[in-house]
Amino acid sequence: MSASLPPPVESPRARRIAHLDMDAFYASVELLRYPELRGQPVVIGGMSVHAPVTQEDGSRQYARLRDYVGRGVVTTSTYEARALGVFSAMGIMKAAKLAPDAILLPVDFDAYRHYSRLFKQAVADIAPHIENRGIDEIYIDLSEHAEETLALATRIKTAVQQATGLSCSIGIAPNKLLAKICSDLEKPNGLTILTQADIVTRIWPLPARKINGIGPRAAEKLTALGLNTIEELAAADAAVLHEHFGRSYADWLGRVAQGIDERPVVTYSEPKSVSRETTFESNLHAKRDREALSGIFTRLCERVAGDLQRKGFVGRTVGIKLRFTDFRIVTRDLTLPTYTDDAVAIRQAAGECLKRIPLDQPFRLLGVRIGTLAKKGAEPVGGPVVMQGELFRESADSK
DNA sequence: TCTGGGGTCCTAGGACCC
DNA sequence: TCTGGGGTCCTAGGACCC
Repeated sequence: MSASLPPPVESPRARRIAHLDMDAFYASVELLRYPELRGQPVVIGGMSVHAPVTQEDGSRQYARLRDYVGRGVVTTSTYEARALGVFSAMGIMKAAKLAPDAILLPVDFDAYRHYSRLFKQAVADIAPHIENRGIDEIYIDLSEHAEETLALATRIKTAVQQATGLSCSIGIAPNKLLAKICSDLEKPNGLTILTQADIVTRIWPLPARKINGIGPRAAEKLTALGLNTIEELAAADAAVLHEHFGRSYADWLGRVAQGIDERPVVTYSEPKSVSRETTFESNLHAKRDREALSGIFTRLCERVAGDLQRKGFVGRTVGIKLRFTDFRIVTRDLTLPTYTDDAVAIRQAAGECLKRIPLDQPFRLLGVRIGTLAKKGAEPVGGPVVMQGELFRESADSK
């Protein structure tokens, strides 16, 4: 039995949403800097990778994947490296087995942020209704533009190319869900326009995992239920989905399988939390490595405080995160009576959190986070304030 | 194959309040 | 007394995304 599509959702006015995704962004930025690497398998990532060394004759000496020792993952890779099976998030040691001769470059976030600003500005000059989705992708609401879709999208792609020297892929559809899926359909340098009528032919044959929000866990459960494609998900028994995924997520699965998504393009949102974390070169133990850990811990708190100050925010909920050698993650947090952006106060609170974790095993990662943020100088007042063991409310709303 | 770092959102239980 | 119904806040964990 095959799924059937409900009548097109009547909306006040059909929307026209674009998803723009830069092609192999970090790797492509590196190729601007090292053009002689074009056409070669190149991998960006690693924890302790050295930048290329320029020889006296002007040639450059690059690190190779096979020479890498230690922890670290592939952050991204060129399409030539992907052809060898090397993808984002893969351990470098594994990548080195697949492509030992591939060139390895360190990540340079400052450079990527620079090009990120350039491409976003180039788009904004044409279509300003933009939602940021990280450093290398955006949604654009084109609904208010009169220009015909293909011409407008082509103009945006050209502007990005001229501003950065980089290519991107654009998907345009009636909503964010479909635009995101379709920007990936013709990558790299793709331009895909999709209407409601194309859902059955172009979206339904795809694996359910292609839906933004269906991750490895949900995909695995779906596979176990015999649901592999989006079409199979659309045809699935609602009660079965209910049973395995809970009401809220099951309902969402049902809607996205039909291509339904009413989320707006959100042009601004306040940060909710700020965090810094680090994976150690080798595992550390609370007792044996007390000195080293204390220094790392304090520096993480200082960086969190610095980030807050730079952004002009203060926060109330300080948290820490540990990753043990078996990859088990433990978190603890503590909500303070007042907002802060002070490294010493954060370090103090984080220290209290750390005391609540049994530290009898070595661990590989330590992180510090602060949440419940507010703009500095505009902190909400009237929250509960703990004073001498008693609870007072500053806004006296006694009845 | 020993697997980064920075985020968001959701769930769920318990405390506490009215 | 053995039984309420909200509502919010705090904490811990987990899925997911780029």
